[in-house]
Amino acid sequence: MPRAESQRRVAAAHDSKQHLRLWLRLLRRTRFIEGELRERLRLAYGVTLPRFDVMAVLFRYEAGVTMTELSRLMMVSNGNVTGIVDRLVKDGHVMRVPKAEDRRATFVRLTAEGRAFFAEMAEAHEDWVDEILATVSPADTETLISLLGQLPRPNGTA
Amino acid sequence: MPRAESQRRVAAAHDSKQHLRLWLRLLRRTRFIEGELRERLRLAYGVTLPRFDVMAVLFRYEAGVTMTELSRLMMVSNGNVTGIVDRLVKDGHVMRVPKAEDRRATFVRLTAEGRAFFAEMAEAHEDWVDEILATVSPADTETLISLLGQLPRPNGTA
DNA sequence: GGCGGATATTTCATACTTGAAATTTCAAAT
DNA sequence: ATTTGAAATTTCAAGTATGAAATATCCGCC
Repeated sequence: MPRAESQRRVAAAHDSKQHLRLWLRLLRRTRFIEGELRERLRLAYGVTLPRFDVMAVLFRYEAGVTMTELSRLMMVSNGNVTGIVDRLVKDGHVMRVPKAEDRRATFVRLTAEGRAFFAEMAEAHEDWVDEILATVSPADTETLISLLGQLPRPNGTA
Repeated sequence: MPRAESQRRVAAAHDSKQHLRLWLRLLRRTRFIEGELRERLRLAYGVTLPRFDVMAVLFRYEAGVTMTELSRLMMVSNGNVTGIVDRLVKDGHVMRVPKAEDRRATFVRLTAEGRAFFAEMAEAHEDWVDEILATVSPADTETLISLLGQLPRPNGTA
C-alpha cells in the first residue's frame, strides 16, 4: 500500500473520531442545560419542559397551529403531542379549535390566560439561559450559532 | 439616563437574545441528530437509545460501575436506570454484581455477549455520526468541540 | 453497642415518548 | 358517485423519565 493512501485512511479515521467526540459533547452539554431548565421551570412555575415547549410554539404562532405542525416543530411524535395538549387544555392554558376547511385537522391555540402565563415564564427562561451561558462571550456565541447552523436539521426547517 | 448607560443596556439585551438563540439551536440540532440515531439503532439492531447509552458507559468501564455512578454519567435520575438495567439484564446483555465492601451498592457490568453486541453497534454508530456530521469540516469540528467545552457541565465531569 | 445522619438502591405515581394501528376525513381519478 | 390512496388525529402498548418516598446499609460518634 502506498504511503499517501495509508495516511489518508488514518486521517479519515481521526476525523470520524472527532465527529464522534463532537456529538458526545453536544449531547452531554445539551442534556445538562436541559436538566437545569427543567428543574427551574418546575420549581418556579410547576411546569414541565414539554408543556413549556408546546406553549413556546403556540406563543409564537398566535393564530394557532395544527397538531401535525406542532409535532413537526417540536420534533416529537404525533401521538406525543396529543397527550401534552390534553393536559394543557385541562389546565386551561390551551384550547383546541376545529379547522373549518378541513375537518380532520384541529388548531391548537393559547388561551388568554395561557398567553399571559407563558409571557411571564418566557422572561425568566431567557434570564436563566443567559445566566447558564454566561461563560460564553458574545463573539463565541455568534461563532457557535453559525457553526451549529452547519449541522443537519429536519427538512423544511429554519 | 446617560447615553452610555442606555447603550450598555441595549447591548446586554442583545447578548441575552443571542444566548437564547444559541440554546434553541443547540437543542433543535441535538434533538434531530438524536432522533436519527435512535431510528437507525432500532432498525439495525432493535435497540433503544437509552439501552445503547447504558451499554456505552459499561463498555468503557470494564470493571463495572455502580447504579449511582451510572445515573450520574448518563445524567438521568437514579430510579430511571433501575428500569433500563432490569431490561438489559433480562436480555442477557448486562449483569449485576454485588459489591463486596458495601452491601448497599451493586456493580453493573456487560456480559461477554453484551460486550460483543455493543462492539458491533458502536462501530456502526460511529459511522452514522460521521455520516450525519459529514458537512462539518475537520477544522470546524475542532472549533465546535473547543467552544462547546465552555458550556456548563455537571460538577466533576470531563 | 447503639444512635443518627448520610449514601445506594428500589419502588411508586405520574408524566412523557415512541412507533404502530385504528379512525376519520379529504381529494383526485375514475 | 365510488373507489382509493393519502393525510390528520387519536389510541394503544411498551418503554423512558422524573421526583419523592421507602429500604437497607454504612459510618462516625457517644
